[in-house]
Amino acid sequence: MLDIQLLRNHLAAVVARLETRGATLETTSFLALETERKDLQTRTQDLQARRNSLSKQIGQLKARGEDSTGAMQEVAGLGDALKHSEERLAVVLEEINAFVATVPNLPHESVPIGTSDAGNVEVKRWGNPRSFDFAAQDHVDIGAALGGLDLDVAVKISGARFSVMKGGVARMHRALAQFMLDTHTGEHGYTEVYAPYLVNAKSMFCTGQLPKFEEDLFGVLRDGADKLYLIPTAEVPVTNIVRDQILGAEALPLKFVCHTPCFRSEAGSYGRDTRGMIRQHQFDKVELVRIERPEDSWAALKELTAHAEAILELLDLPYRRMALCTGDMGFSSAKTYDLEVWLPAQNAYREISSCSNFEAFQARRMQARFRGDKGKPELVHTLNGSGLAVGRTLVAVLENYQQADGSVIVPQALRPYMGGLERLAPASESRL
RNA sequence: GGAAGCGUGGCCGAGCGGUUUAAGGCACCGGUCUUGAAAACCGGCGAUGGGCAACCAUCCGUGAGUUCGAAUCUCACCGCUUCCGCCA
Repeated sequence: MLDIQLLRNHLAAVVARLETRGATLETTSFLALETERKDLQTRTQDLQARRNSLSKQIGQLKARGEDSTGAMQEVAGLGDALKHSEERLAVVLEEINAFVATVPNLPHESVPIGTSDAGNVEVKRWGNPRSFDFAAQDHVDIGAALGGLDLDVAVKISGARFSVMKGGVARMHRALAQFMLDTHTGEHGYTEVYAPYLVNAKSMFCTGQLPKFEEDLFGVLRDGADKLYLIPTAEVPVTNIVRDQILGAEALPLKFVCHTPCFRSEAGSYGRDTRGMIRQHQFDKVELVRIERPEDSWAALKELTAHAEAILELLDLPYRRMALCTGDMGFSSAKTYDLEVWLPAQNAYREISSCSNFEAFQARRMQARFRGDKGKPELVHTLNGSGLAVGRTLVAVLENYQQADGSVIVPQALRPYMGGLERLAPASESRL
């Protein structure tokens, strides 16, 4: 959420900045609401002040045993006007809040201007895509040959966009998550977190998924209880850890890593990436979350992105880093780097991580603050990034490490997590 | 699932219809003292919003209600604790 003061005092500048990301603000209705709010607020407060002082007089008169009917009559006359004014003010404030809650974050000044992913800028490239002396297969065929990936049976069990893994492939999927967690906790200083996969609407609001993107979520209804939502990313429960808190300055930064399944309805992406495990309703992800002092958040974004890149480098997977343009960034983000891994079968780089600085946007929704040097509570900055999407990392390993005979070499870094296994081979699959 | 109790500022905790302008303590900040620190003493110290200065309003889990006036009384909901039952 943007600071309401920014909208009140610098509306034109905010509008211009948001236009770069394709967002249009309904300024006319906002300004009308603000005018009414200002008027109602002063009127309400004047009436309240009058009521309070009269009520105090009544108390004092009664304590002295004097007559208080005059004051009683005057305050009775206030009643209707005050009630009316308070109720209308509550409605207007609610409408203003609802409006502000739908306004996306301002892009940082360093974000390239653009209207779609075509405007994203490559800022780094690492590794050399391998050249194959045979026809490279995609992960669906590789996985099927290994007997380790069955998308048809997943359709039977759940429907499209789910997968069933078995044997060595399932084990590699698990190994990848363990490897990522160990690297981030052991090498990068993150604290491992286990968090709920079902969260309430408030949590979804605070990180920015609600109210605008309900259609992207899976909801769970229960008799007589509030609706819960399946998390689309661990960002939601982990960032909400600091909701409604005033942290000591010495507590910062907080660095969390959390491995969870993620659930996305993928509404609006019909027909995209229908083949294989690239776009699923359920996928695992290891997420990095950081709570920072405002002055440290930009350095933290660089560091967090490098931590995600370290996983790709340890797995020796070629990738590039993209600075997302204004038109391609998520609702809550001030700046985002996407990491894209090389997929031989697609002959393309595909997103495998997204690292963002939200500045105070989520913190303001959450009322997540710390007590800084000035002694006053200040909003923290929040960041997160995938470190990495586990399913897509598995896809990348299968495709980049495939051999002519249909086997897949296990990356060195993963072998300790797979009992020293060096290769996934079709013939050996049943014994795993 | 049953019973009882409890939700007050960063933390602990008093207050149970009108000198509450929310006591007191801890923590924190400033000062005195000290070579320095600690202790002691003195002073300051909640959040949000409106004017942006004085000041005013709102906030005691959330929401309704009673009242001239609610942290305080009523109702509903949420959460926590303890005991019993059930359970991985």
